[in-house]
Amino acid sequence: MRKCFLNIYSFFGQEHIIVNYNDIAKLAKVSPTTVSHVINETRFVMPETKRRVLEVMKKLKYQPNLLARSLATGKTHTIGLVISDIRNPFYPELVQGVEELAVKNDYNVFLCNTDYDIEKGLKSIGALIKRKIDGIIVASSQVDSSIINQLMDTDVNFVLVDWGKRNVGVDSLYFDYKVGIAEAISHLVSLKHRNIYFISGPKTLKTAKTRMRNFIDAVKKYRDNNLAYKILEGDHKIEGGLKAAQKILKGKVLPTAIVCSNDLTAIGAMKAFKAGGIKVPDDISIIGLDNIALTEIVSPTLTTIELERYRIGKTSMEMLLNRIKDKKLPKQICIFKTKLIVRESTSKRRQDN
Amino acid sequence: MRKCFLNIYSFFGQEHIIVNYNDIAKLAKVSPTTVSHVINETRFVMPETKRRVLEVMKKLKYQPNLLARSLATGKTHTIGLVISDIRNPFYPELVQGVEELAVKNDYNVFLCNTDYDIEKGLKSIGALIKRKIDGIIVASSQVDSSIINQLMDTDVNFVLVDWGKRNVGVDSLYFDYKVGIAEAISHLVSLKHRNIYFISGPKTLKTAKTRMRNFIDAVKKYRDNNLAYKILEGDHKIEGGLKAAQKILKGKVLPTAIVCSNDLTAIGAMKAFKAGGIKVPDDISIIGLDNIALTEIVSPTLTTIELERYRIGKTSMEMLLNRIKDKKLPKQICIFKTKLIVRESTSKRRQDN
DNA sequence: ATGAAAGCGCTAACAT
DNA sequence: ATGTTAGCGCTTTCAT
Repeated sequence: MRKCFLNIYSFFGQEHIIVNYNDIAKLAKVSPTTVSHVINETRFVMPETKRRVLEVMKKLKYQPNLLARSLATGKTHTIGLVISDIRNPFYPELVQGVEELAVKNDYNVFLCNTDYDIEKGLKSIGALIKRKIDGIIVASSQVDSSIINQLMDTDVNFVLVDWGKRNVGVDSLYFDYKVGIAEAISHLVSLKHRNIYFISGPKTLKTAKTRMRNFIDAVKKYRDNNLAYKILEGDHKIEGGLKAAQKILKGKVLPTAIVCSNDLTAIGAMKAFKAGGIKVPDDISIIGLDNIALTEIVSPTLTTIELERYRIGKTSMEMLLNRIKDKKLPKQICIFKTKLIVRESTSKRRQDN
Repeated sequence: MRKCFLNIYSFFGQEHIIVNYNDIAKLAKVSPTTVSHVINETRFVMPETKRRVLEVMKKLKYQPNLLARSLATGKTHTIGLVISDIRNPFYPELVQGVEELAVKNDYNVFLCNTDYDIEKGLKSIGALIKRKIDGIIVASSQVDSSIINQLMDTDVNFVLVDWGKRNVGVDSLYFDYKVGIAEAISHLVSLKHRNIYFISGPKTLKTAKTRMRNFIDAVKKYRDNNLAYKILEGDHKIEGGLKAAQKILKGKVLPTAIVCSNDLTAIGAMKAFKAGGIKVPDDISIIGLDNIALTEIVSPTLTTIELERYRIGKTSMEMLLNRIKDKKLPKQICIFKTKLIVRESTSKRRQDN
């Protein structure tokens, strides 16, 4: 099946023919070894020889076969990025952060969408490993122990992003929701709010649990101030926020402020309140979490807690590169502070409220 | 550097060692060929032999090396997806469509973000080709002839998505904006609008040009009805819509309706009008294009022209798979009709307007 | 300063 | 029904 006889090549310049080291070597009257060294600049080659080789390469429009190189070197310059759902506004910026730095370092990125399905995630990671990727970034919120096990089992390099648990045994990055949420509560308290609800995310999501726990912790600090709170369940989608807000509307006493586990939830809630004739922020203040682009578009614009998604993506790639460079490096943890961004959806509690 | 001596393996079961056909073959007392045939089910193997091989594979936790397989077979089961900007709401659904079908067919996807930079696009495509991907889907709106040339030069399989021009020589998919835009104009005309502006996208974008041309064509059909129109320039971002609308606000006569080259532009325009005390749709009707998720969230919800992005992604993968299966297949073109989705941002022209 | 040759892990044509 | 062997295109050790 090998196709290229040089004479044929020059004959049918149009035909598409795969050129390899041997072809170059013959035409340049050197050995394949020298071709390799010219390409990789991995040992001295006489300028004149080098010139000849480069010339032939250009003439034949030589394209190195990275598969072969990878097979020989054991490095693919390829990484895998596992996420749950590219349609979730959480991901695009993270993906961009990863891809950008990857390309800068001549890596290519396999993107795997798990679609919130652990089985699919396991399968994808399996495929990546068989493709001998140099490392994997798992930013799928659904990471569960079966995935960690799979990663540990093979000794592939990997980095975990915003995984619910904190595990010192692996390279990982996470958002410190605590700071941002504490700021949010403090902000609301300073605006005289004393009855604050929280609309949570789906129970199955580790990060959602973390967010909720941090809310509760933050609120409890103000016990002396008579701060009351209540938790409702959402689903991290608009729908869930809407429904939760409708439930709230049916209650006898309305809270004066609501913190939501993510922005979509908050936006859903705002929608419900608008429909119910409750004004945001006049009647009720709302705070989201994520700072997705939407928050600046809705009206009123949404006060929210910022997550630096681009940065966490970029940094996760950085960590992975370090890990690839040196397997023995001590495991690292990188924490990203979150911070409150005040916009229009929060204001001072009305006197009569 | 080869690492696995079976005795050592069994000794240090913990160590991470790469198992290959030879290891399996020895332990199972067969030839590597048979191992290959067991794995690929590519010729008959005695049930008993097969059992032994499979058993050993399981014991050694064998993972096939797809790089080696690819090098031997000339197929990688890998494709490249080139887009401009994953943060652009146009892309996530398309990516999902591609990835989903790819994974179903045991392909993995290299994602390349060109960041609207032709150089970066060329570099990415070059890398993909060197990685011997089986095909490329180019859905980067910035496709220009240098990219086409690069693709044609190597005889890589590729598919073009929503490329501005229509080229019969290559597999391609595009949206037929004409239908949707015609529906939009017809909708506005039936609502008695007779002065319609268009806020376009950036001049450099081929698809933006197409959208504009289609607008003009549609409007011209109503010349008899005294339909006036005007074109303003935007940038396909919120900012551009906002600025264009501000410019409109300064004009003596306001249009009664505006069609925008994309949804973000429309949302920017709505923002500007809201700020300027002009009510949508009471004072002015607005129509977007893309039908991104946002259109249902803003208020008023945005009348827009739907593009089936998930479907075009999925279909492009389908076309690529067909092309990979059969290089000789006649080139295909697939057109996706667009259609108007009426929401709250359009209404009947006020009498006094 | 350059070459020969073995090897990366797999496949597949050609035996037997 | 299974094995032998020669690649795939590249790297790298060891010679010279």
